[in-house]
Amino acid sequence: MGLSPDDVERLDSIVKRNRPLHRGDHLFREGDGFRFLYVVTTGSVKTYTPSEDGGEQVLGFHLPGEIIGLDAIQSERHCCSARVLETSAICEIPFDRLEELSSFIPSLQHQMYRLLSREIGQDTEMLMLLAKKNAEERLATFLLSISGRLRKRGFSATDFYLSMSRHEIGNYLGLAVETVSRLFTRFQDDGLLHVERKHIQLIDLVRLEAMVNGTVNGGPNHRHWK
Amino acid sequence: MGLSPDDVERLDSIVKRNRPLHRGDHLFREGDGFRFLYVVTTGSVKTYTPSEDGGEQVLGFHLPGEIIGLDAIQSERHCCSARVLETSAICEIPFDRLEELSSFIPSLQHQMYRLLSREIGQDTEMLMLLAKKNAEERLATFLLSISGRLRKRGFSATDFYLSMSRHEIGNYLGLAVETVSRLFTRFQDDGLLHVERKHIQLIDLVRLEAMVNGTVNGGPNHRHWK
DNA sequence: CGCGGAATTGATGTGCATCAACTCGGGTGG
DNA sequence: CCACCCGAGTTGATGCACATCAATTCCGCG
Repeated sequence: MGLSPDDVERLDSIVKRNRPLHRGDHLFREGDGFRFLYVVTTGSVKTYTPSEDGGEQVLGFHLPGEIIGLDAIQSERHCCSARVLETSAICEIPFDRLEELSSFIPSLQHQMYRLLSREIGQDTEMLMLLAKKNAEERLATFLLSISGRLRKRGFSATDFYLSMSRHEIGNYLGLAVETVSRLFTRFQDDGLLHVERKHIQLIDLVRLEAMVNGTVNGGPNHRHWK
Repeated sequence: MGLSPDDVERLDSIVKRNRPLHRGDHLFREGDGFRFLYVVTTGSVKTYTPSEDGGEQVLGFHLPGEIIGLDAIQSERHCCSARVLETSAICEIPFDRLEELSSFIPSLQHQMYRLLSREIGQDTEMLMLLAKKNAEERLATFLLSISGRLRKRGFSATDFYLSMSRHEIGNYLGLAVETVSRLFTRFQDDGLLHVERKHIQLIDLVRLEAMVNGTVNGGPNHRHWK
């Protein structure tokens, strides 16, 4: 990423590797003071904002190589909770050290700006999904997102296990559990994928891609503003 | 914001004030190269992602004091378009100069990180709105958001003009124009506000606040996960 | 004065939430 | 090792919030 070997070493020296965490463990909770950014090494994490009555809004799922906590910089306090979905290895990066280091290493500073900016872009994607896509487009988008992120990390893009529950998927996508369940069976019936519990095998990536763009049957769908 | 007078001057020296822009003018379009951040001085701007067939998704409305373009840092290219809604004054800040400056002024770098992080937090708010709120909660949230942002800038929080059309409001909130229109009349009938075309007067802020939290009639609404 | 886009209002349709019943699998304790 | 249980997932029936369609009305502007 444009850092000299020396710089990489300096950056590396402030990163702390922790022992593995297990399903249900919290990285942090809403309201906790902000000191570290976290990077998923292996496993997966979900971030969410809990509400008093036990309900929650799932904000995202984080796979290996992805970073968690950027939203807490401004208030010095975490505004969501993070819980690991399966046995996972997570690195801690003390933000004050990172900030200091980025003053001395312009290319690191640049990377930080890009990282934060990318996060904004991703949120925008999600916003479009929730504002304009129907249930089937949402699930297709979700599956292809997971697929692409796994592929980038060298995992199979077409054969993987979902570490989160149907309930969590539905919550994340703004859908009811039952709708998610029905869509999985429908997608399977249509030959788009094979699903057995948490094990997913994507079969027809092309048609899934077409779905994401809301162009099933080769035309824009009924919503005039698309 | 924690900068010395000297630093403020240095920052000020790279900011360029432009002549006023008029309704319909573009600050930039999707795909344009990224060189500047923009700050609204007076007036208002909307950002949106256009789609081939003339449709669009409105991403946000930007009032005086607010910054535009942070999402373009990562790709060096704007991934949305920005168009002014009314005669507006906009400042340009060359990002490369700002980045350079922030290397020398740690507190400026810190502000930049906070600014980017805040943008992420705001997107998260919007995400919650679209995933979990019903039409009436969405419009109430929108109106209170505008209200609060105007108040922070010294304008009236209860009496203002909306520079955007009902169509744009609906698009932004993920609702049909007709729904927005119906809600305005309903809110007025319920004594929450007075509306006459683009002129809005908020009357019962307390009840509007209650609506935002989904606690109309003093209880959580029907959705079990709230 | 008359045109056209924006806004309102009403009637109708539908996608998905909700409610309810059932199945499945995995973990626990006897 | 099996019986039981309980949460997760599936499937079906029903309802409703909001989109869509359609018809006016209401300005702003030439």
